[in-house]
Amino acid sequence: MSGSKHSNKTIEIGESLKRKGLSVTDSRKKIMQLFMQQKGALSHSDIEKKAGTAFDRVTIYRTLQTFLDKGIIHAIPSADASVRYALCNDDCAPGHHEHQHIHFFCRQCHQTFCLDDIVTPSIGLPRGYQPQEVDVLVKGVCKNCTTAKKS
Amino acid sequence: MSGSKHSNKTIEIGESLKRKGLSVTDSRKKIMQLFMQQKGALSHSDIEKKAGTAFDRVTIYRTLQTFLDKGIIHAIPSADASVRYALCNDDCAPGHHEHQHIHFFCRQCHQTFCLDDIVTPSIGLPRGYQPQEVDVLVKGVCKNCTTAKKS
DNA sequence: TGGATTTTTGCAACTTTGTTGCTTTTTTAA
DNA sequence: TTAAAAAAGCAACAAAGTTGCAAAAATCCA
Repeated sequence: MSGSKHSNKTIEIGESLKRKGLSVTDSRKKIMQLFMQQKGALSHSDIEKKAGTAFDRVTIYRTLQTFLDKGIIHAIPSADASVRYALCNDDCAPGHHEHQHIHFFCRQCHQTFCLDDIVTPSIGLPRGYQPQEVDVLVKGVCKNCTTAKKS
Repeated sequence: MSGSKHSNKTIEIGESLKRKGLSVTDSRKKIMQLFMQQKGALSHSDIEKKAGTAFDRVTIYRTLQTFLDKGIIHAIPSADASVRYALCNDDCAPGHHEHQHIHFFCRQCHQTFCLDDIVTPSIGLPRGYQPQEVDVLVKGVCKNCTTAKKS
């Protein structure tokens, strides 16, 4: 075990924030870290719970908006009025997200995952409709929960 | 023009509510009518605006929930924290929706449409993931707005 | 048809979620 | 180190959604 376990990660995170043209602050580092150590997507209230009382609610809203604007995270549609966010692994530029992957919502653990390897299909539309972006949300049971059931 | 223009429709709506096992009330008739005369999907606040002060906000929430439960309407996912609803044209039973169509969100008029003829594609998932439902949301410019631009 | 029973509505109060303006604090860059 | 710029915190508010309960309406059946 190294004595500089966390400072290593912190430096990485700080660097990656700078590279995106953002100033490095405690809340941004913390929220970025939460996304990185999280397998699934996070909602605003997830972050609020995980971050404890460390930050003001408003700061979290503003940080999420900033991350969205800079192409660091993307919003995942849902039908239950709670928007979730996840890190962009693709090449997202400020103001323009470029995602081809699909999202999976697990009805058992209620987590949302980006399936980065599954490419969104092309959809044939009726005459007159001009597509710009395709979001696919699959609901079912995720890998973890399927495995857990068996054992 | 017939003198019984609306009573005709009202009877139809009442009948269809009864067929679903629901008692017929003013708010249910009105909200059902709004969905029927609407091309796109409706959010809670859309309904609130269209219905004016006729009904309590809570009644609208409860009516939407009832319609969802009975398979009369379905919820459409979105990434902007406002859930929209549309009539089910498919064979939806209480407690079980069966939709194969995709949804189209127009970035110009901000309406959401069900494209009933476009079937959701089958998605190949990684080993372990069990799909139960697929939602496809395409964003772009709809038929109406494309046409309107040209003229 | 009339009245008892069941269901739905309206109201009030409350929780959660999201927004805005302004002041103080922190970060950045010279 | 310090001035300028950016972000955080705070307060106050707006919007969205929920719950319990009493009044009103719809349904059912004699």
